[in-house]
Amino acid sequence: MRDGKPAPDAPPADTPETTGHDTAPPPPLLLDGFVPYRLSVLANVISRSVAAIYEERFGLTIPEWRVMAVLGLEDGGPEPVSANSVAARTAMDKVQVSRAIARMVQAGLVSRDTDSADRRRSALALTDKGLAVYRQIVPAARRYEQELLAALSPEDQAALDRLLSTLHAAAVARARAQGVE
Amino acid sequence: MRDGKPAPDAPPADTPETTGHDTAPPPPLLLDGFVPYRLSVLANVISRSVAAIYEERFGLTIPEWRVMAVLGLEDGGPEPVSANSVAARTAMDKVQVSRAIARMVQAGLVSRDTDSADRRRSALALTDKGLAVYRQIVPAARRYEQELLAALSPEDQAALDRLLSTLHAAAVARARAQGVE
DNA sequence: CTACGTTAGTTTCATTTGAAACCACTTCCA
DNA sequence: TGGAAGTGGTTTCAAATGAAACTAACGTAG
Repeated sequence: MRDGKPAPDAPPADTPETTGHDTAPPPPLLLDGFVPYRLSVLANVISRSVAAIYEERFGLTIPEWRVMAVLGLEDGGPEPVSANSVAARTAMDKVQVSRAIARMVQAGLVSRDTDSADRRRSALALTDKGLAVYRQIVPAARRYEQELLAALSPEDQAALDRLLSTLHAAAVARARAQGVE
Repeated sequence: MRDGKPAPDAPPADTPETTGHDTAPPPPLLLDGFVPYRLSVLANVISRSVAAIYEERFGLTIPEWRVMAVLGLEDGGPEPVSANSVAARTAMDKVQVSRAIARMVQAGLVSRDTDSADRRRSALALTDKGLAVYRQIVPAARRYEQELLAALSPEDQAALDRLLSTLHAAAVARARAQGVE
């Protein structure tokens, strides 16, 4: 149940740190009821499962899978895909992307040419081998997701969708305000 | 949006990897609609914010904060707290816990004695200094959580609570079945 | 056309992380 | 007693990560 939200502004008793000598102990905090902790644990469990699938069945890490997801999506489009645009679509920074791509090029899953229009940029694409992996991994990913979501009613699945979006927006806004880039 | 959820059981066309030579391209996957990805990104954004608070205001990392949360909770109880029991309550492994405790002992926040009943075990507790930090950090943590949850209606907060629990149970069950310990 | 500021991407280096090896102690059982 | 075998916790070593430095190419202002 957790404490039933007592109006947005917290009661004064909940913020004792204003007076350094006030020894009133704050109500202790149960980690298991703390949303950031729960989210972190949940995301970790799921990431491990997903990572295990990608790793053992396709030899890919999660960053690599993300790169693949973007390249597979863009496949056939006329616009050459740069590492930067991959980074923008994956919430990874350019170093992570660079490393993931390097491994995938090495493994023959991704082709990298210099974009002729701008020679700083690389033009990335899945190779045939990469595409073959992509065509297997996408259904595997969907299947895992479905297995997980099967624990939820359709309404709850919709609710989850909404909540994730709302929370993400709120968290990003809060982080910005806080100066965490 | 997203592909309009086509009944819990996926259509056969969605699992083509059974025939290696089937070249029918699977529908591409939008990372932004993929729950494991979204959860991971969300948890990361929040973790960064929380970590920034703990770090700049209290000089603590997240593992350290978790240790503190457990010790603060147990404070005054007659049972001496061992590193192992901390690990059990924090979803961290014993190495992480060991390192977090080492830093906190170093910083004078935690006292560590050998449990006289079992000299392998350590008896951990917050020092006065640690307790003082605890009493400030708990309200700060609560406040952050409240700011985040303020983006949700009370009903949505309740829904979130439920969904996190259900998903966690499902993910853990699935991971076990998969052999990811 | 040349010089400065910017962007794309990689590399380097220090730190963090994880797995396995490792001590110290306890427990089980002959 | 006196070993195995097991548990609590730390350490070691290798691999992953992140931040900042760096190279190369572009755009633009003189």
